[in-house]
Amino acid sequence: MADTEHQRRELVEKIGVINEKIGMQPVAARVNALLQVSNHTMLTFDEIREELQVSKSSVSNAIAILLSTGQIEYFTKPGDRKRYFRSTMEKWPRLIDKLLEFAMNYRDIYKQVLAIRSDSDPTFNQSIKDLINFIDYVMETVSPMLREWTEKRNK
Amino acid sequence: MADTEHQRRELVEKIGVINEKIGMQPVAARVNALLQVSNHTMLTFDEIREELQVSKSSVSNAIAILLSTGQIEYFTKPGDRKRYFRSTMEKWPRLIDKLLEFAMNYRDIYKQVLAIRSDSDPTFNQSIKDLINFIDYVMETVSPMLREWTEKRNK
DNA sequence: TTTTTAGTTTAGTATTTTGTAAACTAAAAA
DNA sequence: TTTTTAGTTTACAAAATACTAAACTAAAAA
Repeated sequence: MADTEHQRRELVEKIGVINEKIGMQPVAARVNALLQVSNHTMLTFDEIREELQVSKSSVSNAIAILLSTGQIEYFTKPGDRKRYFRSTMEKWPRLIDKLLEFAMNYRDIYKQVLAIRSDSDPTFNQSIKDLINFIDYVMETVSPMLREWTEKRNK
Repeated sequence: MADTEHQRRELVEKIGVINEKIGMQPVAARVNALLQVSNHTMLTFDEIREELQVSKSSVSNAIAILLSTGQIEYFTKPGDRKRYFRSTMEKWPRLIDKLLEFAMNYRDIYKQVLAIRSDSDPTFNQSIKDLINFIDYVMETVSPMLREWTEKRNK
């Protein structure tokens, strides 16, 4: 178990890459990953900087982004000037919520597509209707599931 | 209803933007949108180029991408050199499938995170387990739903 | 009061992405 | 055989993104 550290770094890279795929900026993607993977749940600015080997401004910028999107938070300790950053992973239901919102966006847009299209290709139009219905069905199934999950966790 | 054409263009822009958000290149995003919104289900290279006001190489490139990802297809007419491009929207279940695959990726990665993390923060670890279970549950619910949908369509 | 700490902001550079014009190509038409 | 059509490829330009080093700042410590 000597090179767990190596595996940990690989995992940060891996999560970094998939975070980038969903539109996160590279350094932010890795800071977010690091705070999820590290055993020290709370890391300081300089620990992050040290681990990821990037500049102060990059860390500063990444932290600003992640704080503003609520993906990390920080705590302070009395008599200590540093901020201790922490992933808000526990709030993953909020991320799922955003995903569902995105799906609703898609749904609404395809409603508009349907409204504007003529009947020249009924099969095509029907498939759009199917997609809309599918999204509706997923929403109806997943939404309450998510709510239940959240409530269970909160009590 | 004189300026339906205007609305149609706005819709192409709107879909273009949300397509970009999921990682599609700008022109490809709009070509894809155009083929979904246009009443003429099939459009030629030059009609696309004309409508979107972009260069030949941009259209050529966008079409290559969309063909390779299976988001559009084309047909030819005997005695006509042009290709007629068409959205493969009807195959939206394949896109959902890819989404589910992506979710599985996430799930597997968080399994790895769990395996590498110590027990120093059990609450944090539990929330990762919750996420994994949630993804599993969604998979179990949505996957068969999707299969059913597809089978219904195919017969 | 001066210095140190913990960052933030600025100004500039490197890289990547997106797009264009124009040269090129292969097949069909004349 | 020559020309036209329907694109593709190449070579380059413009713009956006992602950094960095270094100057700066505000609060706490000495």
